[in-house]
Amino acid sequence: MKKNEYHHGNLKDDFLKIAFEFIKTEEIEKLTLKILSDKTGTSRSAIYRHFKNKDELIETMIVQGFQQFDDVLSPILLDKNSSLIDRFYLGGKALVGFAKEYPNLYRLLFGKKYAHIRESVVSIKDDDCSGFGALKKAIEEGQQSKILKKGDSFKQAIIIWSSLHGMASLEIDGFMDIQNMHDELYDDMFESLLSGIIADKIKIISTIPFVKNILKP
Amino acid sequence: MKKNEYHHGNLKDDFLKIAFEFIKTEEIEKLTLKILSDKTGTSRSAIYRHFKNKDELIETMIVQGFQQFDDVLSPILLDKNSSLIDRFYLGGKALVGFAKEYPNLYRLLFGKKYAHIRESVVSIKDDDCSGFGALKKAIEEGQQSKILKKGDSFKQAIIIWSSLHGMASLEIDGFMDIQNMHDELYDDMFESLLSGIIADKIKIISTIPFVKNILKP
DNA sequence: AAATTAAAGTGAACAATGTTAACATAAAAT
DNA sequence: ATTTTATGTTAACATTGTTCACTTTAATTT
Repeated sequence: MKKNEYHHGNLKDDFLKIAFEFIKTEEIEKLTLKILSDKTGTSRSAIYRHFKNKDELIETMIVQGFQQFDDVLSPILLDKNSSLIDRFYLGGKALVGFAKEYPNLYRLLFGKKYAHIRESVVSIKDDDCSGFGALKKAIEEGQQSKILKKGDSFKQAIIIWSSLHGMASLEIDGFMDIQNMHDELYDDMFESLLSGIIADKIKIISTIPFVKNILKP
Repeated sequence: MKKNEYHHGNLKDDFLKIAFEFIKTEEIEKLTLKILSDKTGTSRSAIYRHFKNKDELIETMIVQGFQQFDDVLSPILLDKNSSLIDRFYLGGKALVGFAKEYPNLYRLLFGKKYAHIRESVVSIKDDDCSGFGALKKAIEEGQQSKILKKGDSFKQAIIIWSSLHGMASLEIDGFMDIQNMHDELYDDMFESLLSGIIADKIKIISTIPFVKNILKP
């Protein structure tokens, strides 16, 4: 579908593809419009026919990025074939895993730099299919089936979310070198989080060895 | 000591003061060298007589910023007149409080953007008087006095730290609006963290009502 | 005290960045 | 076939960090 002529064909998509490709290895701060024009073989101002400005490009990336993120997280947290505890365990691991695999995208989505754009595009409070909404739903499900302690599911979701976000940030922002002990750390944190939210005297149903192992009297 | 003439007197300090003043209200990304020269009434290149480049200015800010941070955190965590549990409670609150009071400084210290500079200046692994080091020391003290479970104090410190960092980040990076319920959230998170680390069958000694209230059978 | 050297500040210039405006060309609509 | 619209180009602008040759003041040496 490529044309080596004046008109490019599908420049807008190409810009986005290249931008996402770029942040697989480089920080979003280093993404410049010139990089996009060079890689598409267009002029530096061609992009302005497709995006109002750089912020609008970023906005599109944020929207698509959250789709990717939610597509990873929600199915795990809402998987009806998996026990609730396993879903928590795997969901949390998926969140941190996503951050580690796509650190620059993760920062784009959850960092401060483009928060003003994210806010105009993403609404967390809606219990839609977002990753956070899925976590909250899973918690509510756990409360109804009496696996989890009663309580404000929003608050509980925040506490879990912030622990996961903190661990993810610590790993990808490089404040401390904990890459090599990631799995242990995650397991320990999961155990700690679980002990704070699980109802007493409940048998844990799990197919995951570590999860089975914890909290057995 | 001010001279309204060619030589300024103490430009270097003034640059730093103005920069710290600036990030009280504005993000570090918005700090430009022109702002500094304008506010000191000097030329745009004057700063290069005092700092090799902008990065070196940032480096100095990071060093001084960590001093401020550690000066807040370490005394609380190592206060011999306070019970261990209270020190954890107040220390964690101080960390999140610091982030909320100086969000731009907090991000400068712990964010990714200037991680390459931080790494060349701050070493976390040394158990010196750093905030993280103080937390680890406090944990070790708790293990020796059998208030806390035995375990890898570094790992335990990381888990606590990442929860606190996550909550702080969530608040200041604006991913979700939790400002109004901050105190509740912190208390809940503290309870959860404590339950994961405290030794069983230990009486809690505390002068803080909330702390006394939790974990009493 | 005078002369020299070092320190501190200036103004002009550079390249890179995001952005805009006037113009050019191809595709679509009439 | 002609006009309109979409898409791309080139040139220019202000802002940014930075460097360089120069000037002015302070410190040091003679």
